[in-house]
Amino acid sequence: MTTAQTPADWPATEEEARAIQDALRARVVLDEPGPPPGTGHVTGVDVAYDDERDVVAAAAVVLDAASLEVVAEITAVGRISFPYVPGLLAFRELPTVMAALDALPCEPGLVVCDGYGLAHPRRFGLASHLGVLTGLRTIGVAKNPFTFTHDEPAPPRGSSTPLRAGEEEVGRALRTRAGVKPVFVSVGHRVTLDDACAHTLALTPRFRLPETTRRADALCRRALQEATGTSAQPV
DNA sequence: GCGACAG
DNA sequence: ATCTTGTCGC
Repeated sequence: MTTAQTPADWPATEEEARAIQDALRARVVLDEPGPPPGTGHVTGVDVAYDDERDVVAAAAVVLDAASLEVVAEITAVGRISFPYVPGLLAFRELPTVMAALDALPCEPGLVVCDGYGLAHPRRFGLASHLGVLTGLRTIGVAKNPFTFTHDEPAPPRGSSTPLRAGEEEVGRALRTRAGVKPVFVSVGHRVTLDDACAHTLALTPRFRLPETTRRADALCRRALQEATGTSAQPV
């Protein structure tokens, strides 16, 4: 476990946060071809909160993309750096997530985030933001469509429909299990939408959510319990 | 102006 | 995200 450090220039207001998004958005790299799904490492990141104690715990779990076996995992705890505001999730989650990624003993490969990338009101969601700040390849896989619209994908696993903001396609509603509610995939940094969907399917052989986010979710909850339930407290 | 709204 | 028991099903 490591301790998260909130950047000194972290925004204190929503206005500052939006200005930062507008400034960083231009650095996103779209449509970069990458290694095929099932190759190298795939890393899941997630965060759990205890608003009462002002504690946040993040986890990063590296999987072998072919076997989906855990290669490495790490956690980081810190203090909550921003309130939850729809559209500004990155400012709440990234400091601790980046502390965890920094402490990883190996290359994370593709990073799978719990939330959105391009499918964001300002086209700069959590996954895009993490990608620009780290240079890593990232995608976002969310459980809800946020404010976007989409048609229901056909029942079979692998079916998808565009996630739309007006006429613009910002992501895809992708069915990872036959007849089950789809997940909402969008591009973060240095990945194409087709690859983002292919990677998501490769990570969901059995459950609706990617193995990466399932592993990271379980781990950060455990870390929060240990940081909160016992005597341990972040500085 | 009011509600909705990733996690 | 989080508050929360048992229960149905693979």
